[in-house]
Amino acid sequence: MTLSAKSALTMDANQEDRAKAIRDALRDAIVDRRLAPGTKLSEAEVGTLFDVSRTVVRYALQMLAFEGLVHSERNRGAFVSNPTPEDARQVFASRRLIEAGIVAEAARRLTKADVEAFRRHLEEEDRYKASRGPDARRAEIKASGDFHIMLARVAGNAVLEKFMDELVARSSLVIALYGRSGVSSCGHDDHALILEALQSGDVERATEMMLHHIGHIEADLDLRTGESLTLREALNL
Amino acid sequence: MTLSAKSALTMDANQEDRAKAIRDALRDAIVDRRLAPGTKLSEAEVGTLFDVSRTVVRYALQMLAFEGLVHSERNRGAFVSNPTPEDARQVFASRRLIEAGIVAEAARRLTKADVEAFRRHLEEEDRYKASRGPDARRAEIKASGDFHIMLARVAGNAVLEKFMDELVARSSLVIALYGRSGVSSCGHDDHALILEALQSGDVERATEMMLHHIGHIEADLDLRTGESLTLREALNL
DNA sequence: AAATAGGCTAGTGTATGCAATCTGGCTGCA
DNA sequence: TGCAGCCAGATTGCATACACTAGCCTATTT
Repeated sequence: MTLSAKSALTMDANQEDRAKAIRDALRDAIVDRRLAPGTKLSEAEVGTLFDVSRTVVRYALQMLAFEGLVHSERNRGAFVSNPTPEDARQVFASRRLIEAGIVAEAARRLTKADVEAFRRHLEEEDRYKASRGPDARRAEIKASGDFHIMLARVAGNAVLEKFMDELVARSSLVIALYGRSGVSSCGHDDHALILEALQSGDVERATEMMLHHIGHIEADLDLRTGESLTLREALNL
Repeated sequence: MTLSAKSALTMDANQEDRAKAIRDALRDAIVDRRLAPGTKLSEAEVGTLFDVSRTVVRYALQMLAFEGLVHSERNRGAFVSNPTPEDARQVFASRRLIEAGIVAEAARRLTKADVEAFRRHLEEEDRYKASRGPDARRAEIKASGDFHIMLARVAGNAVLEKFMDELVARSSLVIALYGRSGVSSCGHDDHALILEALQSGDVERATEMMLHHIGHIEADLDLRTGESLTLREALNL
């Protein structure tokens, strides 16, 4: 995949803080899998595409490096992260822990308005799932992650919300690398089941559903550790 | 507290990546409470102190902003964060969740070498606790946080370790702002009790101890939400 | 022919200059 | 006296210029 693949992206109108705009555009491209793991993000090239100087690009890349979406090597440049299977396991282990806590708190705080928002979101997810074509796939991936981020927001803890932003984005990278069946694994209508349990106030069941759901996603990954593992690390990360 | 208070800091020898060295120096100063919440971190001033250009300083400040230790306002500059009581609660709620998971995993992985390292660390903590003077207080604060970071490292999950780095640092800020009795709250020898439970392989008890410990720290805070709350927010954050 | 040394080029790291923005005080007017 | 508007100094945001490093290509030597 070449870098120009993201030229389709329009920078958000928000004229102020262009670094953030570029970061968001790049993150979307990475999460949407328009930028493959390992792709080099040249400062000059990105700068040209967005019509800003390297200074601003470097800021954006540093932010992405913090989120773990980009790997930065001194004097060599920045690359879309290429997580190892071990990284993948750690990301999902973290999600099990944190999302269990989020579900518990979200169950306590869930309002009718939240439920309504979730319903609309699930409908949107279903629409994308029913559609064909790469654009629908990308939208489905994004919407699927957004469900988890919405849940984090409902839980009302900004710290955990930030952590989840990072974990969801990194999960998408991991799935891009190691996923077998693509995104449809996030199907099973797990999200609907979680919402249902949350609505009924059954925290225990909601938690269990969430852990199952994460298990489903992880089960779809092919994380066998062949000798290609170290090779992959050596080559790119 | 004036910014020059950190001039006592020596930048780490590591010539490469000076931005990281500056970040670490500033973080230590913030966590040690040599830099009070709200202190302005002027790019030019920091640059002069460390003998680098503003470019490098900006990178360091951006990193600290990501960790939540610094609050950056467009066209106004960077300030040491001034967490609200609500921020404080969220930090501790996150710690309860994440450290419970860390304890469980650490219990499974704890080696004899780890235990030995913990013992040495506890002795060090005790030495600082017994000593007088502001330097010993600072060392005690840092060592107290390091215990939790060591634990995260033993758990072997790099993601959670990074989260804990951030949470421990932010906790120190919170304690600086809202702590009643200073650091000694982290006394109670809670750490020793946690280690003991871990050694005996009693995960449940270790988890309980950890939650109690975090409860102790949080109980020492004065988080009453007077009208000063919004005032504080308005003034500084 | 293979291996190594040396320079060449592309690209990153850092410093600096300029424009834009904010702060604080001053002046003029009501 | 109080307030609004404006000007000056200071500080940040961004772009550009220069310095340095890594990786590649070539040429020379064994």
